Amino acid sequence: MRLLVIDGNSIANRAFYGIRPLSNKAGVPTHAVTGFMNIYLKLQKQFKPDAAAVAFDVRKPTFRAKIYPEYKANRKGMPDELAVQLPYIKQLLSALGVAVLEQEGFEADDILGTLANAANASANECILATGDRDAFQLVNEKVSVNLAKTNDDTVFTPELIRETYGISPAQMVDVKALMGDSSDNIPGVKGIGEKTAFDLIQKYAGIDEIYENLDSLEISAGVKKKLSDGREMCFLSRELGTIALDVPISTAYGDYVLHGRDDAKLGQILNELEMFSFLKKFNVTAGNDASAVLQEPTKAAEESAGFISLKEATESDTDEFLSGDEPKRTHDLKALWNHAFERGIRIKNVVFDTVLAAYLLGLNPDEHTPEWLYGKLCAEDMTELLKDIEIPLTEVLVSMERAGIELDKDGIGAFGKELESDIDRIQSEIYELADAVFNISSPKQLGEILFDKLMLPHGKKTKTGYSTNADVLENLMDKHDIIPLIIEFRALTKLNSTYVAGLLKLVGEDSRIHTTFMQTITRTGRISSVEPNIQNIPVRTARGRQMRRFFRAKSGHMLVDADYSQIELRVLAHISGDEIMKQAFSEDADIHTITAAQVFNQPPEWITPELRTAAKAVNFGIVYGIGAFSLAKDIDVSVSEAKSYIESYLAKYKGVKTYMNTVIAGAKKSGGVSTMFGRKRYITEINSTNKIVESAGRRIAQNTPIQGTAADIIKLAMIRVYNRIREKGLKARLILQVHDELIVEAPVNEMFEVEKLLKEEMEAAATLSVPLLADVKSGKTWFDAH
DNA sequence: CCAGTCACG
DNA sequence: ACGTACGTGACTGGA
Repeated sequence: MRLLVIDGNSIANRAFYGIRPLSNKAGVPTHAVTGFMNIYLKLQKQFKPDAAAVAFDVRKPTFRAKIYPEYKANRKGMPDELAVQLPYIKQLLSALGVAVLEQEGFEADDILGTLANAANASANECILATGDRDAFQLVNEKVSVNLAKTNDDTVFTPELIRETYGISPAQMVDVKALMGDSSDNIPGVKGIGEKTAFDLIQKYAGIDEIYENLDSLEISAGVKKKLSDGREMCFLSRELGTIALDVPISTAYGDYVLHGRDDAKLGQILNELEMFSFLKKFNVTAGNDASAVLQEPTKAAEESAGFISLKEATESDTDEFLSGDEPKRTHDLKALWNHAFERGIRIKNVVFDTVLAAYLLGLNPDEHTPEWLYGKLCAEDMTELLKDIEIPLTEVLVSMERAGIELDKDGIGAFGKELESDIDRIQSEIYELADAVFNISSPKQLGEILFDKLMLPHGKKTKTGYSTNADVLENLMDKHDIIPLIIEFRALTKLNSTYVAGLLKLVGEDSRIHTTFMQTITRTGRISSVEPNIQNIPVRTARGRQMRRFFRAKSGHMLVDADYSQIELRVLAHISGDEIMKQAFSEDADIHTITAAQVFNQPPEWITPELRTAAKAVNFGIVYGIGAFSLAKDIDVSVSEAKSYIESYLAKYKGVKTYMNTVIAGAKKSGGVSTMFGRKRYITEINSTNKIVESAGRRIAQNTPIQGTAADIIKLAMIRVYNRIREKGLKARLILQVHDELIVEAPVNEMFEVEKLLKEEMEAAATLSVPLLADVKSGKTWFDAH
């Protein structure tokens, strides 16, 4: 029999912090429940257990606190938002027929241990699911651990633990005894960290062996002293870290066989929590849920009264309705527009779309009723964003997709042939130099050749072996003649497989490429592009840039290309109100030169190209939420130099500094940030107690208003350009968008008019405290027009 | 299906 | 001591 035992607290905790906050109409938070159920279903699917149990901690002192009062003393209690969800999780599990186990004086871990132990010397098998690596000590031939993430199926067996950590499962607790565990306040041996702890256990097997032979061990005097001083704490820590195997619960697996499901109860809870997608998944009907009806009408519900009476537009509607003036709501506007284009009609007066609204709210469109979405959208003040930007944009995107862009199939084919012959040649040279035939495209095999066979100095390692990325290779440039060849091999095979072969696969009967623009993917409000991704066609290297010669205007037409100049920095100047930066843009000065002048304290005319390049990197870094380490790596200066650049940048651009502090403080307070046009991004990371996660949150908070406002502006520009082309009855068509760049295919005789129109509409799309500037150029191909 | 890598703004 | 800039998508190798 196979028993699945879940550490309920650990998984609930992961679910709580792992997904963005959700709540039902009544304001009950539901994301921990949602995440927990997702993980539970995934575990069911993965392991197909015969029996299951979920263990929870009891909030009372455990036996560990009795022997060491400081145990877990540094733990803050669980947040209320999580605590209120636990009863729902337990009820749902009961309704699903899963046993819920709690035992005073013990932790969930100990229940896992007890049930795992019961598998030994039986024909049974036990799968433990927890977020906590402590459970590794329980692993053996009968017991395995799954770290229970929705997207990670790794099963920790004794072999895998040995492979990963170089020690046996049973030795894990001795490592902990040495290094301690700050999250549980287990002291360990003062001064011994993870690395030393693993080294010692790998070498000497366990702490008993270490202390028995302490005097004769071949280790440094310092470590020896630390061990000797920490002896008592070490053995205490082992006791604290050892999971109990004797919790007084039933260890008969038969008692945990999944029993029948209580559909009525399941339906009632899921309905109350408004977890409608699970109702569907469990195939439970919502039934007549009295609690939902009896709920007090919320503000959102009142506001949406008018909304509910709106007529729904679907593909089966008549053309007269879709193109009529009546206000209507849709459930997937993009699909409806595709339908409309097929039928040659235009949809008029769409006032709401569930998919777009859910995107703006950061919600899954399948999980929420439209009424609620509408109320929430009002509450979050994003109805204008929906009505003025996202809804009108959908028509533009569908029109662009259907227009597509012509691809020169023969040209690209010939280019591919050249690449292939160069690749063949370089491949042979690499084999020659390596004195081996291997798959150069395999990072694993390449790593073995470079670092084991050729003995080149290796840098960082990845989980799976040596890192062989561009950075690493760049640093090895002078160490071996094979390196430049590998770099070139990578560049050429990338071009050939992703761009030549990849694009040829997608050319239509009409000799054109029709990308799909995704309107509801990115967290910042940008559009993305798939099949193919038209937004990452090479441009930065000379040879890659040749690809753009194959994207061409059809016969008798030209491509008119316009891109915003420095839109993100202009947005930053505007929203930060920084006087120096605003002045630079008002004078149409070169912003990187001005920045260099500021940072390096020299007049602009003295700025060398090198200094300008460094300043440009700092400008980028500021937009991304800079760190000295990364900047140093980027421009190849010392970390302390990079740090001084950033400091002097913020000292000169005082407004930017103030803005960055303000936006972070605001994000911490409200849990998110907004763009100029009210687009919001929720940032759960920002209040994390984990420093690394929190700093990631800070960077997101710094970057999103800038990237997102720029995205809003170009979306407005697209709508303006599209409408103006229509109104003028031009044959020209907007066909591509690459974040800050728009491309129109225009008949030759419309070229000048379109150039003028593009520039005007892009520059007038938003009014900032600095000018918006677009550079326009036309050509037969994308290469020539850009 | 994931990790590694690399293309773009 | 850690881990290292924001946002994307496609391809390859290897489990």
